[in-house]
Amino acid sequence: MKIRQLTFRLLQVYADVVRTGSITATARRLHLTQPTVSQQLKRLRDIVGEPIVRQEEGRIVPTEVGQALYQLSQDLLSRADVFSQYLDEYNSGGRGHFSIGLVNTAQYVLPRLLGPFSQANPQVDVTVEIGNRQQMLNRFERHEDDIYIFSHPPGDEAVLAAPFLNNPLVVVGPADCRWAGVENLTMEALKEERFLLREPGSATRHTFEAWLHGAGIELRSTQQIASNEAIRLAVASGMGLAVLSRHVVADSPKGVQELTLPGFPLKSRWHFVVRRERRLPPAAYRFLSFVESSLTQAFDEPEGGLAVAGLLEALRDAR
Amino acid sequence: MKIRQLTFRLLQVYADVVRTGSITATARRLHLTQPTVSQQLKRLRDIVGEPIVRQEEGRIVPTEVGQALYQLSQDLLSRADVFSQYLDEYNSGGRGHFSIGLVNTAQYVLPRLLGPFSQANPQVDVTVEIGNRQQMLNRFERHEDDIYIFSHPPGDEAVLAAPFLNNPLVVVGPADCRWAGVENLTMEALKEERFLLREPGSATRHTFEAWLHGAGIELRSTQQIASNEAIRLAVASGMGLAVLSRHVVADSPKGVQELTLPGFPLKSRWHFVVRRERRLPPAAYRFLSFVESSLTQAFDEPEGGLAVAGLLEALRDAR
DNA sequence: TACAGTCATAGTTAATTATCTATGGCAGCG
DNA sequence: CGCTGCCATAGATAATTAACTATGACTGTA
Repeated sequence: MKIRQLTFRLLQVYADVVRTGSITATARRLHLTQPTVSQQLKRLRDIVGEPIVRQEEGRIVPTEVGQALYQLSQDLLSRADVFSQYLDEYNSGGRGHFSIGLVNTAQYVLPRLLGPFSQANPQVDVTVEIGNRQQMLNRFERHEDDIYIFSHPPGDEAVLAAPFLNNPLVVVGPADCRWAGVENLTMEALKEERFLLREPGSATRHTFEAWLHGAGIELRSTQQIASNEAIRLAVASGMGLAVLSRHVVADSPKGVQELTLPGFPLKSRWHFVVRRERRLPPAAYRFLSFVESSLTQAFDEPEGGLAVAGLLEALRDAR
Repeated sequence: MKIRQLTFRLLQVYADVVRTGSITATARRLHLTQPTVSQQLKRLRDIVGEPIVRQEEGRIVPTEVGQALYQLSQDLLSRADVFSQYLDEYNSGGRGHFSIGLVNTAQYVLPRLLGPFSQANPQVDVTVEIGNRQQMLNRFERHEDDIYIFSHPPGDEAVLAAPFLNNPLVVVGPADCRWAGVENLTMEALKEERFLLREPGSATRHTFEAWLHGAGIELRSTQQIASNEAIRLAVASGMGLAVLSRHVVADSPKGVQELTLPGFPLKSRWHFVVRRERRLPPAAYRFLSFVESSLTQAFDEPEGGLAVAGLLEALRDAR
């Protein structure tokens, strides 16, 4: 069999001829002329190297080889069709894969977006990469993920960023904190306390330090701890105070409490970040659409939804 | 996906590119130039409507869609390959189907040929049609079978016939026949007996009657019975005498015996009969070859094998 | 017998495909 | 920096394919 010349078109035509038992009928159905179909059959026969149909009582019936070829055709065509459907699903974003890179703190908010999305799109498989800010910046540089969530988007030219959620940073102390409920509490008053901080480069730390700098305050004692969760536990056990995303505290408030003081919560926001030139996998696009339309309900932040809508539009244009 | 333009060639090339991870390598392996392969990929991408590969660290790697396409390619190509193997087997005659039409009496000899053949070729499936001479002639006229076995081949121009086995016709009587052992027994002496005959048109009957005619003998009493087996039983029960193929008697001699008399056994032969212009299914051809080479052993009739060899040659030329 | 329907073949044309050569961009390496 | 290797693009060409129209052969049926 000269398989190189075999076309799906030929198989389509052939399958229809076998089904209808008539060349003329097939020609009509496929909007071709009768000789065209005849010739296609002939070509297919040449490819197979064997007669595939014969005329019997006015009908076209497949030979033994033709029978096998018909089954093959059905099989191949239906498999190609499955692929075609897969393609459609893929393009609609209803199926496929994308990866999203998160800065540590954001893992407290992503599940609330990703959970419902995955529920609604079970065929989409999402890789979530988590790391500290520096690690995420590296991944971003290497184009390793489709979407990133940053608190402070990298200043890259090629970046599209849309804030979608407030990320208020609050001061937390242990449950039995002596500062709790103190009137007119200020950071100035707390500067002798030991503060537990994430590593340098962490957005939370950076924001806090920038604020301290602006306020002209210098902390006396700090300790570096690598994860938000570890910090929370350390605070709970009385090792010191910390500035954390309120989402972290809200998520597992056990043993810690938020301290109220002027200037806090520090304002910061989560951003979706994508590369402008990158053609997003449809599934990733669908995720952003999904988030955009569910933001209001999920977080009560209408303006976030709007920014994401803008991002979507910019991406749509880039295609 | 523009499936109409999809070619197996494209899939072959694509699969190889994915395997090697290099366009140049594929070009070398398939004896093409690098731009040719590049262009094939491009065309495939256009057909799919989606990027299927990207360059990553100097290697060509499939995109997500490309992965799926690669699997599809493997799948389709291997299925086509299975079909191709089937074709080869079919052409060798080792697989497939053919039908053979027999005159009743021949069913006593066919199993000895067909049995070993089927054993040796389990993938070949054979339809055996059995009928009296007239029915077989009708089937022959309508081209309903691939091979026929006749005692007297139809006189058709388009016929190829090869005798392959003697079919001696003998006179049989019951086990306690009073003529058994009689010296110088002749048909003349038997003409008052009742003879049990097959229907007119039966080759056995026809041969016998022609011989009677030549000998100027007229039987006094005949009775028509539709099957050889029924005749044998009737003879055994003393209803009369009969002329039967010795094969019939040899096969189940219970209750009957052959009578020896001059001129007998009448000489007749089984012939394979095929239509000259008909392209024989390879399996049928293989069957004839098989028979040809096993005839000597099976029946001790070398000259039959030779005639079949001639038939095979004529068929081989007709292809 | 004439007619209608079906298929095959021949001949034609436009489009598409399969290839090639030539060339240019880009990345990695000595 | 200048190679070398790899890929993409452009341009050219021969071959193949997909179609069509016209026509003839065959087969039932009115």
